[in-house]
Amino acid sequence: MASTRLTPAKIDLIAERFRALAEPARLHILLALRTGEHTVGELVDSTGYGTANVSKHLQLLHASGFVSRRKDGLYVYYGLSGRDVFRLCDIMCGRLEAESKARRQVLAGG
Amino acid sequence: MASTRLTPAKIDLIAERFRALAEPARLHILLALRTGEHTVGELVDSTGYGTANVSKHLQLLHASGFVSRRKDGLYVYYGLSGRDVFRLCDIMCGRLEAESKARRQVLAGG
DNA sequence: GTAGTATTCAGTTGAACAGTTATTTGGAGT
DNA sequence: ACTCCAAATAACTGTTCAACTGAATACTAC
Repeated sequence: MASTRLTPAKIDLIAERFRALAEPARLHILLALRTGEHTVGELVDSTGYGTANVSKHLQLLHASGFVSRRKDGLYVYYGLSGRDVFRLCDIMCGRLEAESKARRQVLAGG
Repeated sequence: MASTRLTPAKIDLIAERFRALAEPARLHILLALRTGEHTVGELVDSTGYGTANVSKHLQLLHASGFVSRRKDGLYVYYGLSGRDVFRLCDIMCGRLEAESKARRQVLAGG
């Protein structure tokens, strides 16, 4: 039911959202935001990516609705907008574990 | 918890899985597989993509663990390996709806 | 105006997708 | 067995798109 008829247009939007999470750099940034709001500069320091790069990733994540944006004086504070991201990651992690377990079984059996 | 310490290596794997779902063509194929197992040819017919193209997408989905593969004589039958895909899509759909609702509120408020 | 932060712009690089053509694989007919 | 055909995959090509970099441009506080 939750999937209210997946029309082609909606599929495009979903693919677009998945693509937003399909980049290690962006996942790293999201991970860094788990501890709370951070400025671009802080994220640059904690991730090691360049400023322009981080800024652009944050824009994309913001456009996709994954992070919130709050401007305060000189700084711009980005934060997670909801915990869905980690629900998604958890599902993926579960899949990874299931895969590696299955692979181990194959190796043991063969 | 479920996210058993997200190391950089694990993040790369997760990003790779998200990327597998970040393509409308692959989502269409997964959607078509909701009705059960199908051959490459059937999926070509139902999606309208070229044979080689569909085959390649299926390989990627198989490598990412999203579809199962069973060879029977001339044909290769692909099927969904689990319902996780649609749990993921449902979460994304929920986000889309939340976004569009928020957007409508902004429009109404402004 | 100066210093510091974030964004934008232009350019380069590399990856991924689509399409075409070849190769492999399995089955049917003779 | 050999030939022929159809299905799926592999190999190759051109193109498109996104990530990253460094410089230039807003924007804000002092």
